[in-house]
Amino acid sequence: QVVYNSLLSLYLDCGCFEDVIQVFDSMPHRNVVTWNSLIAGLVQRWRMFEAFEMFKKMQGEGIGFSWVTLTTILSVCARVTAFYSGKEVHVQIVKSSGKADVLVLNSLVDMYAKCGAMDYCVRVFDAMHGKDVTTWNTVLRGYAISGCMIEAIELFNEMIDTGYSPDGVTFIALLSGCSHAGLTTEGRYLFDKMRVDFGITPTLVHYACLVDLLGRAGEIKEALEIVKNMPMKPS
RNA sequence: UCCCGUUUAAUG
Repeated sequence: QVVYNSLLSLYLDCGCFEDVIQVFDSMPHRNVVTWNSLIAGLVQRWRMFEAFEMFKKMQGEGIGFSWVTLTTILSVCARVTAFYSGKEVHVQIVKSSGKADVLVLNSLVDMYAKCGAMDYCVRVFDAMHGKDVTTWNTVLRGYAISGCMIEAIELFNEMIDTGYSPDGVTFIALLSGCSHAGLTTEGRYLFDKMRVDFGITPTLVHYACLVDLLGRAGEIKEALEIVKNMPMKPS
């Protein structure tokens, strides 16, 4: 079984999806991992509707699901902002025995964030134990998407005070949020803080955020200077 | 350290 599942994921990585279906159909046994792999493959190719259909088919055939299944399906709900479907998955999590792992809860938090339901998002976040940096980043990004940069920065400070170390993704969320909210000074400040206080080397994406921030603020000359002086070639 | 899962710029 493991060998067949490995073969399937090999095909999934190779891109040829019709072959994937063929392998899937020809397998003697299909377990939860088999179905999870197929669904993840559909998501990678942005075939969200089919991914959801496969999940329903999986349930119809009595296969059941694992945390991995729900993590993937919640990411589908997040991408297509399917709030009500996402809430149904939330109910499934609550009804399930055993404690949900951090990845499925992160995915749940993200689903609510992407749907703009920050009240639900924060409720799950507050109740979570064993948060990791992704959990914080996800909620931060949610605030940024909703245009609530005061809350985002507040959460960032809380994150630091609680003893978590921000990473590169944390600052991508903050910088793009500042850019959209027109918080030019704050954005510039955070970019420097990232390097000086947290020792994070800016990547191309960070520079892109900074350039975007300055561009929107009308600081075209300064933005161009950044592009000329950054240590990698522009995209 | 042998199968599957979460957060990651802008534009359109």
